Amino acid sequence: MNKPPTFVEGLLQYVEELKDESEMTEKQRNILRASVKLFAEKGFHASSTSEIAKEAGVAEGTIFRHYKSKKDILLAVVAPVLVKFAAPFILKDVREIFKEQNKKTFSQIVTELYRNRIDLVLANEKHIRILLQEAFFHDEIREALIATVFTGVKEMANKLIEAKVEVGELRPLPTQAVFRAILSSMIGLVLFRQVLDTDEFTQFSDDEQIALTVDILLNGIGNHSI
Amino acid sequence: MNKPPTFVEGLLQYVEELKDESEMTEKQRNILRASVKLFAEKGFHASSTSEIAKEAGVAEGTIFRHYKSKKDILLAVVAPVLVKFAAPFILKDVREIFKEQNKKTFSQIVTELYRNRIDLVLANEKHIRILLQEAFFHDEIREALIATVFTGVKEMANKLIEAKVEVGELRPLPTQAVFRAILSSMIGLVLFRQVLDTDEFTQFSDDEQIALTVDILLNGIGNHSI
DNA sequence: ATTAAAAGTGAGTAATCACTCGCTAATTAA
DNA sequence: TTAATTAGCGAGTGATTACTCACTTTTAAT
Repeated sequence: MNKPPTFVEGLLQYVEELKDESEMTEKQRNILRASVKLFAEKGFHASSTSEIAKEAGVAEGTIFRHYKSKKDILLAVVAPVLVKFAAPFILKDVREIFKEQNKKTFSQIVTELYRNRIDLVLANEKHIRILLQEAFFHDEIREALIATVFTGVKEMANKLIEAKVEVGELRPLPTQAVFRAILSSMIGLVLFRQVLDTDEFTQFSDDEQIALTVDILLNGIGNHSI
Repeated sequence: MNKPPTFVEGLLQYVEELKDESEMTEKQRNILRASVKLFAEKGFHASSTSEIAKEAGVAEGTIFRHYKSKKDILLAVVAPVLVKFAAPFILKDVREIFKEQNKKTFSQIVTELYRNRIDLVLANEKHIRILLQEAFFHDEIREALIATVFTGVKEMANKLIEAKVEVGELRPLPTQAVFRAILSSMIGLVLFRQVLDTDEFTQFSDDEQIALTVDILLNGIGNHSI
């Protein structure tokens, strides 16, 4: 059976053809900007093309000059974020963090990783909102998200974990459980920061929160001084 | 200024009037069942009332006999889950777990809590999907979700944490950071279980995963035996 | 300056949307 | 049994949907 190209494969090809923002017309940029705003606020299906046109200050026909369907706009919005997470030239940040792993302690590496990922989320807040929303419904996007963000990082992380276990810096726990702990802390960090900005949380700076999180990740919340 | 009742207040009143499933007609139950299915699969806005009618084997007019608008169906679907999380008679489970806290170790309490919450998610998977999806868009639902799930549990958790710190079972960390760590681990646990069921993950049973998670939460992943 | 291609327009399209209404069928109260 | 209420129906409502197309304007190449 000759499977059609997966969404991920299609995505990579699609991104190749993706226009750089600089070679877009003013109006096309407006369309994208308006779409991001509306999709993030009300969701993809609740946003109509007429609304997008109005928000962008453009005739409705112009939208379809650049994007052959509404779903195409979604892809144009979502794809860059996906590659920002995954594409080598951005994942380079991560790779670099992991790279000199024998020169750095695990806590240093994780601290850098958290800082880096929080910045990435902050810089792409609305896009990531849209990405997560649509990942709920569209299997394609969810699979792409998992394949890029998740599987990509997992490989590297697992190597790091196993190396650090051998050196004796980490306890010999199942790698998968350690990976999950690292990711959970990161997700919690971002989640609390973004959606639950209560007084208790904002009393600490980002860097303090990260430091606390890494401390707990490594040492736990239990008291062992007895 | 005389503020209108908040969504949460409205919700509680609304739930009072909520029909018990047993006193619904066959057709009404079908409408709800069909709505849950479609909302979970494609999202609220992408599901039309005509689809719901067809899926439920009912005339479209019948839907509006029972629910005065489409959004009303969403509320009828979502509200019960919200109260399952929050309503005293269900939060009782949690309360009970926390209750005999001086007789139990922290790790026992958290283990029970995780087990209990995982079961709740498993038993209401689709509904929770819908709840989370719509929490993205509707401020009302998000606020209700935070107010019930989050704020309710936080009070109890904070007391427990502070008590256990005093006893010397937990390290004297900022309560907020400890709370976040507990919640992050729980979210990670459910998230990995539900959306990332890879081979590596499913090689352990639920209870083993919980045990690992609690171990890491308390003792960290760092090696202190040196 | 000429020409071809690309960008932009907005009225128009069929389909679908949430919802209504006048009706019949079934259930309940008296 | 009768009267009154509720449940169920489905054709019909205007509004809105994503999208098209014949047309004009702008840009770029020769």
